[in-house]
Amino acid sequence: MLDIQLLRKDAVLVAERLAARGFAFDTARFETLEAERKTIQTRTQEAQSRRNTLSKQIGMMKGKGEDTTAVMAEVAGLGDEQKQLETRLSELQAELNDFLMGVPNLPHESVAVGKDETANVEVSRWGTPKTFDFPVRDHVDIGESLGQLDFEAAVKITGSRFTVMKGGLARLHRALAQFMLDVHTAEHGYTEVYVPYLVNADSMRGTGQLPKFEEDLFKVPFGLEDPSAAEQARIAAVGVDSSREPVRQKHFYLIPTAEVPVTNLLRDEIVAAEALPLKFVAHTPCFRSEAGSYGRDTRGMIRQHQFDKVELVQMVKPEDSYAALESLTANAETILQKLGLPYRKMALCSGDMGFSSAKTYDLEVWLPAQNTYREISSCSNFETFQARRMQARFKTGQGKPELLHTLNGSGLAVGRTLVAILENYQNADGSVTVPEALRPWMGGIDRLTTA
RNA sequence: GGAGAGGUGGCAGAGUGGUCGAAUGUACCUGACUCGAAAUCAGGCGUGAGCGCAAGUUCACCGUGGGUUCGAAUCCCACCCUCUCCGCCA
Repeated sequence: MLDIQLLRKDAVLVAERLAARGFAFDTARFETLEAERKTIQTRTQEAQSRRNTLSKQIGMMKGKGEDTTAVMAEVAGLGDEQKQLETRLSELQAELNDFLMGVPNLPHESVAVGKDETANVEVSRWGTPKTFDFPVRDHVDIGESLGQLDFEAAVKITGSRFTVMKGGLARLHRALAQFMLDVHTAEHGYTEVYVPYLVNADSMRGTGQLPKFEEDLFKVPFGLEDPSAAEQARIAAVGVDSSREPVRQKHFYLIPTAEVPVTNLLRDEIVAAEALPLKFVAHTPCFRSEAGSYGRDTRGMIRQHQFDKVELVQMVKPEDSYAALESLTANAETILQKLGLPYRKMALCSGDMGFSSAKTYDLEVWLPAQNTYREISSCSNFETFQARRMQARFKTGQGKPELLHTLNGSGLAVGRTLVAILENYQNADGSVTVPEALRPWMGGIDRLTTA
């Protein structure tokens, strides 16, 4: 969420900066809402103040045993108008809030202006793609002919965009996650955390997945299965009870990334300034509906409804966040380097960045079978955008609480890393060499074979 | 799933319809005393929002959401969460 003070001060400037990322900010609507909010809020508070004063006066008079009927008659007449004002004010505030919740973050000044991924800027490249003296196969062919990757089984059990892995490949998948966790905790100073995979709507709002991107999420109902039936039964038994709100269906959401539960650790918290930076790493499955990506990456493990990821999250002081973005990205790069996987680092342009991000680097790994680089990590600085939604703050001494900055990045997507290893380390005989760095986590196995 | 207890400021803990945003203790900050520290004494010390150049001032917040009332931390309803016991269970 953007700073409403900034919008009040200069909505036109904000609109311009948002235009750079292809978002049309409705300045007129904002100003209309804001103007009405201002007058209604002032009038509401005046009415409340009047009522409070008179009510206190009644209290005082009763304490002295005086007659209060005159004052009570006066205050009784105030109720209706005040009620209306309060109702209107909360409507307006809800409207303004909904409006603001749908506005994306402002791009950082260092972000190139552009419409889509074609305007992204290559920052650096690491490693040289291997040349193969045999026909290169993709990870699906390699995995299936090893007998260790089974999409048909996954389709039977669940459906498309799921995977079954077996044997050495399943172990490689586990080894990758363990390896990443160990590197980030032992060498990069992150604290490992284990978190829920189902979260509530407040958490999703905190990191920005809600309210705009609900269709990308898996929503899991629980509790009352049929609230309308339950409500009808209640009304039949008790009659309409105005003091009770209707029964509502409850639900959780499956996390699309560990960013959600981990970043929300700081929701509604005020930490001491000395506690920053906080650096967390978590290995979790991620669940994405992939609505709207029908027909894209349908083959293989690139785009799945369920995949594992090791996620890096940092909470830092505002002045440190851009340095933190560089180091967090470097932490993710370390994994690729240790695994000997060629990659390039892209600075996303304004139009290609995610909703909540002020600046994003994508790491793209070389995939020989696709003869191209594919995203394997995305590292972003959200500045105060998430912190403001979450009320995640820090405080120096007796000072005022201040919003902190949040960052996160994949370190790395485990499934895609597995794909990259299969394709980059494939051999002519159909086997796959296990990268040197991974062998301690593979019990010393140096090669995946059919045997 | 059954029975019971409870959710108040960083923590502890009063408050059961009225000058209560909330006693008191403790922690913390500032000052005094001290060579310095401890102890002691004095003052300060929640969050969000509005208006205002500012000083300041107004509103909201006692698990959450409704309701009753001129007035709710306090009464009523629902929900959430925590704890104890029983049952079941990965």
